[in-house]
Amino acid sequence: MNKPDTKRRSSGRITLSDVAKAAGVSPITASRALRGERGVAPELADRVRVAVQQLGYVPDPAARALASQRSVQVPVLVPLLSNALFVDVLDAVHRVLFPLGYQALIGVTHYDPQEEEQLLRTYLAHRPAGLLVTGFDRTENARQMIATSGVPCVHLMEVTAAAGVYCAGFSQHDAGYAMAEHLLQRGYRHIAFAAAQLDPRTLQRAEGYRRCLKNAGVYDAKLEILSPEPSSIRLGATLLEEIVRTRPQVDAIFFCNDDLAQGGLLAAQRLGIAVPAQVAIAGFNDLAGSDQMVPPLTTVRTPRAAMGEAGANMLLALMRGLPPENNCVNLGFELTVRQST
Amino acid sequence: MNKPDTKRRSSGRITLSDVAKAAGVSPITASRALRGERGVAPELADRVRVAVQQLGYVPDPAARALASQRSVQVPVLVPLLSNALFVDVLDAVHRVLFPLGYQALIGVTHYDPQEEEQLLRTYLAHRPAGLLVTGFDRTENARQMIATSGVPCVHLMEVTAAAGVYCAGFSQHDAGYAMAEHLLQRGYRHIAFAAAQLDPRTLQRAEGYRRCLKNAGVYDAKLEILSPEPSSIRLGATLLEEIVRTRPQVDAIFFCNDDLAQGGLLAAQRLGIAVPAQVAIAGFNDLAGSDQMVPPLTTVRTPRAAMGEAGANMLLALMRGLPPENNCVNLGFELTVRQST
DNA sequence: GACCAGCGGGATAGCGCTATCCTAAATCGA
DNA sequence: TCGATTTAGGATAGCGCTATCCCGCTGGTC
Repeated sequence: MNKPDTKRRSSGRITLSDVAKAAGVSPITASRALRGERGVAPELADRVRVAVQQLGYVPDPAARALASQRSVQVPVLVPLLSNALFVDVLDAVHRVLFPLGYQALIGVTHYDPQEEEQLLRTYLAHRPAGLLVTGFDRTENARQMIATSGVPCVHLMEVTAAAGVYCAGFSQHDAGYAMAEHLLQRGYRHIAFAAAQLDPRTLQRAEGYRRCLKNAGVYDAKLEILSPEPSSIRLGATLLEEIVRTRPQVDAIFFCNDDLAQGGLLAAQRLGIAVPAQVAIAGFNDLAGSDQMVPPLTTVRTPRAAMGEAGANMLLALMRGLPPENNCVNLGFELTVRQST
Repeated sequence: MNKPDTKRRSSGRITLSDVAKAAGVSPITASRALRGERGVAPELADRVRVAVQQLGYVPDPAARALASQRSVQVPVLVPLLSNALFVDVLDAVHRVLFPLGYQALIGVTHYDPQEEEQLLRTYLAHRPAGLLVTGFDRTENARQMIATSGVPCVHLMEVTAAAGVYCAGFSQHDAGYAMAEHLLQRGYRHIAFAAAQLDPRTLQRAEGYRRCLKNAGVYDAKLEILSPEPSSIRLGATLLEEIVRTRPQVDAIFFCNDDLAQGGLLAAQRLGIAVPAQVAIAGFNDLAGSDQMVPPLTTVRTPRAAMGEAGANMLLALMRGLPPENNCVNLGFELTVRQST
């Protein structure tokens, strides 16, 4: 009796039982009150709330996850963090989910479906509350794992007409088409497409560009410069140098991402090439700084924060068991014409 | 008997017991084998390994966390994601921790100590394995919570001489001093300091700048332009415009971050101000693109990835109960002189 | 006035894992 | 040779919470 109430592993933590005792109810009632389950008398719920306040009780997520078979974690699988694009999306997701008690987890796939599959395996073992993934391009295994896990999943960055798939994005193809169309309207006829990374979305934009130029009868396959390297300002400079050296007829370059375009713009300046007089330059995404370039960069403004928000909100609905009205939110894009074209 | 072995809540999941049964050992032995605890015969450990493979067993993190009072989560508290600086650090941390089974959690404090305290409260309830925080500037409450939680904690971005504190960073003060010194050596005498955000590290850099100019007898308080707004390329442009308009004597500007400096450089170009002939421009951090600017930007290369890695590795040692040899790793910085000064 | 649906709230029993204790065999020293 | 120590591995009992079952009470129905 010298150690009253000392169990084997008392962590000293304030538990739900403590709260229940203080409120004069059973632990289950306290649990129900805390989770806002219906069927608890308002008076009891109040007593519980007060007790929680007084004791400074914070629920144990691990115990919750174990008992309910569902955690508060939401893995967000993105290809890279070195592209501001995905950071913006991640930030928006986090901003929506965190205040509601959900935990966004970073998952970096490095554009590798195998790696994504491995990540998925790991994350699904955590019994996540939901899942956010980039695009639709993944292994059959991965697709299967998501489906059988029963974890609600929303796809970001792209849209699809497929049924039963949730997504928040925009048409990469149409955005590529729109930019090509703009360049045609400006009178350019030798329009190069310079791309890095060659991920599915870049290829969709390329396809939009291709189709538009073909429709106009000015498509030339030799003007596509595709580099598998990751996108960067430096690579943009390299690509521009290569284009002006090997394809002197080019009068406009459509870079598949703004960092490439910014690098191209700076390289042109170094080489004394007038933009847009000698070569027009267009980018994609409207990343930070594109509006400040000299000349300001024509680009496509993409709804990065909006995709993160819409995706997170859609996932929220799914996690709560309410099917959202739209399977697929198309957030569009905005051709942003500045002085570089 | 029509439902053999059906418990109340069978989740269908493969559990450690299944593995143990398949390996012909007790669950506890399987658990020990899995965690590589000593005291398990190699033969038994092998049988367990095979069973895990065959069954595709993945441990349940929630159950682990509940039983062992320790999760695999490592919250990383950073001020913002919109500054590439912190993304680089976060990326490096994730790269080190993830392969070892740890989960880096994003925590965004928005430079607000109150918000950080709230985040800390939430995250500590998750029984994290470790904790990474930015700098030393936090509420007394927050400090207390970290200390009493017993969770190993490493501070990133700065260094200190204080005992019992773990950190991986560099001297912000000295870096600011070094850049100011460089500008003096180049012969500039009216050196402005343009800063945004005014977080503790910016202020330390400002102090380095101040001390250096005072030592040289050329300090002028009117040449400090401090904006509380968040750092951005656009703000850099605005600051440069303001400086040339209101302080025509300025012959060099030290921007506290590269995005500001890049914006300043572009604004100078728009205004027809020759850099460095009329005004020299220096930045900080050597962010992406600074080497590609026209002219290339003089800056201070900071060890962002190295800080993330070193911090994560130090935390790893602490989490395993091995005190690292050094409390505090000073990773230094590198004055990177280019053509803008 | 007996009967049943509906509801608040409690008792019980785990969720899947590991900390702790404990036993039996193996090793050791004098 | 015998007790003392070490070691491998199992039994047991939770970690803190919630799913599930269950009971008693109300109010309406015929």
